Amino acid sequence: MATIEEVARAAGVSTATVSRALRQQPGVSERTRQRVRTVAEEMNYSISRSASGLATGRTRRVGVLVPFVSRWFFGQVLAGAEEVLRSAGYDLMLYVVGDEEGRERFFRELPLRRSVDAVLVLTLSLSTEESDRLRELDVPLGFVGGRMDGFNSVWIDDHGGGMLAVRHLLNQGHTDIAMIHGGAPDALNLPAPHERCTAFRDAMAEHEIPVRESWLGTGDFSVSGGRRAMNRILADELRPTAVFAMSDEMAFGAMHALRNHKIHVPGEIAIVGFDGHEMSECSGLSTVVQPVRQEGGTAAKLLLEQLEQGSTETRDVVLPTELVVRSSTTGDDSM
Amino acid sequence: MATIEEVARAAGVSTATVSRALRQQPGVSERTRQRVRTVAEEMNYSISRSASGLATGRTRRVGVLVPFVSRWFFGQVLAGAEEVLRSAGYDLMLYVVGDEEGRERFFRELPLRRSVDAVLVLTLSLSTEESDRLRELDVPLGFVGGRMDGFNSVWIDDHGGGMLAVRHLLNQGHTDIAMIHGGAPDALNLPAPHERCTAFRDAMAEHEIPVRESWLGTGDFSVSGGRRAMNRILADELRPTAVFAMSDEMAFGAMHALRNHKIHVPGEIAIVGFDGHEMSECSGLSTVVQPVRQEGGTAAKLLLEQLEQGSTETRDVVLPTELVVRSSTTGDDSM
DNA sequence: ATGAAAGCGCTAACAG
DNA sequence: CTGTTAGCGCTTTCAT
Repeated sequence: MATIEEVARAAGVSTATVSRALRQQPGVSERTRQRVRTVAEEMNYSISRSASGLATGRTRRVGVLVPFVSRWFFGQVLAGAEEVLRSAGYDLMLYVVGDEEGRERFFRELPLRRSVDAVLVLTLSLSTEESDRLRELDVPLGFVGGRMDGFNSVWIDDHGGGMLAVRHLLNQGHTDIAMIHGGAPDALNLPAPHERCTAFRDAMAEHEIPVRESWLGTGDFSVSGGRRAMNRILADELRPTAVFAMSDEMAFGAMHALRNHKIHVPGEIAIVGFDGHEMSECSGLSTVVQPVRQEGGTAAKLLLEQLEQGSTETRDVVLPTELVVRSSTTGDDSM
Repeated sequence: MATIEEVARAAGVSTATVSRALRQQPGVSERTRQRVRTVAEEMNYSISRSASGLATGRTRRVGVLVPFVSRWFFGQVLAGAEEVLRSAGYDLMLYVVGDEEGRERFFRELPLRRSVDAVLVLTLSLSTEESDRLRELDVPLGFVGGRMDGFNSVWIDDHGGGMLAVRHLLNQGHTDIAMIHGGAPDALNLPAPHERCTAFRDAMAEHEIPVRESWLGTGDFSVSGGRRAMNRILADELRPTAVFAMSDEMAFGAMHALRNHKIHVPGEIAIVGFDGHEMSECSGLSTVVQPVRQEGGTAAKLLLEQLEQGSTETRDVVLPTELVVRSSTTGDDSM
């Protein structure tokens, strides 16, 4: 593999000139630049990022932290971020820290130390120690899924989105509304889901409708969890007429449970989800759509801007949500 | 950020000793090793991978190529690979090359050249030029989704799996069987899907049942594509009594189409998918399960083995599939 | 506009 | 067992 020195020799110039020419830096005549480029191309030269990184201190890589890659939501956010980073010429180092062990190890060893120019944290709730540890890295930081001091933050109005969903049910005349939430707030949980819960209670309070505790279920943000939660709710002596699921995947699970019980949606029970999962459309699920890919992309952009400007100033962006009404709450299409 | 030299000075030894001590190399007394470790820890030292990489030529990083991250299947395979790589102490550089533009750019610039120790290609069908380009990298190569010369390859018996599915339908007495395939073979398509098609024809031939061309639909491997394909098939003058979808996601789409048409599954039309998608269980979809995460994990392992041994010998592994029968073909659970 | 030379932080002989 | 030293391939003054 050709080195810069070989290219320099072949082109009859110094390594400094090659370096300048290839990086579009000023101070090289157009003729020389062309020649260097041609020679480099012919020799199939490619820069050693290690050497370049060592010399400059910049790596042109950004580290991306995600709890999972195997769930729809995270895959989408990651895809959005990846696209932006890639087209800016940055490489992406992926760290999946969903399990406690991997997470602990990651923050202990911090394998990305000195090997990324910036870090992007995707919908992963960090403890104070963890976020401090990242701040110590002294590189631009980005965060998706909430507000975070010292991080360029991108999030959606979860409370507003939740209100949208619940008010929609209320407007349909429902008063007996169940809720399927993600689960007990733990290290993985973000403010976001919690906001959606609060929205539920607030919207209910707005209409002075009491919340029935046995209609609140934990769905673990998974399809099967949603199904279990729905079954548990159905086991109550009273049956709700509507359900607000805090993620579409849980809503899908709930819908399956209802189908098993031969309960008609929306006739007997209406259901609304949250996310805008690709399958919500053909499932006929009403849902609060959030711009998932854009959340990742925007965070990446903020990071890049900070990187270019070398500033320490972080920015916050709130992205919009939108209620999409389908047959699971109105029944007026043919589903 | 502390350098090795500062650590050396603080510990009262040479940089060489620090280097040896920290990398568990022989030739350092236990006392010294301990002291160095303590000092390094106190100073919050962490190695510069750039410097280390430059000196050794090894990066402890592996590049992973995927067409998408935002689809279930790819997310799973990636997750499997990531886990293995991480626990072996390798960092993962992610390259998403699903779109033609990004792909073209990737293979032209080969950003991972000189910055990874190995490359893993996940279910991405490579042209001859593309795979040659990777071979030129002269690092261990891995491939998931088919056999590939010069690559450690991991795949499943797609033909056998397809036979499993179709024979299952035939054994239920079906003769009027439709098929929803991924689409025209293009750059993204792998041998795998094609094998499943062949299996369909072979199984039908086995029973001397002619294939009705208007019952073959293109579903683009997506949920909505599966729905469209099913609708097109239903537009035929004759209606099949069973459908073989080459992915679960397309099967989901097809099931939704059937529901819209008020066609009972499996009573009027039975359906079997392929993959073992997490949602197949609660959808009651019969499917050919493949060990998705394991495919990624196994490929990563093969790669690591080759890396450790420094050998040039690649290995092939075929992973098993299994037919899981649910209500979409038998109707004997309560779905 | 171009080149010479001094690092960047680490590892790997080679000595001792 | 430990230290000295010469790079690894690039970038960046500082000269010319």
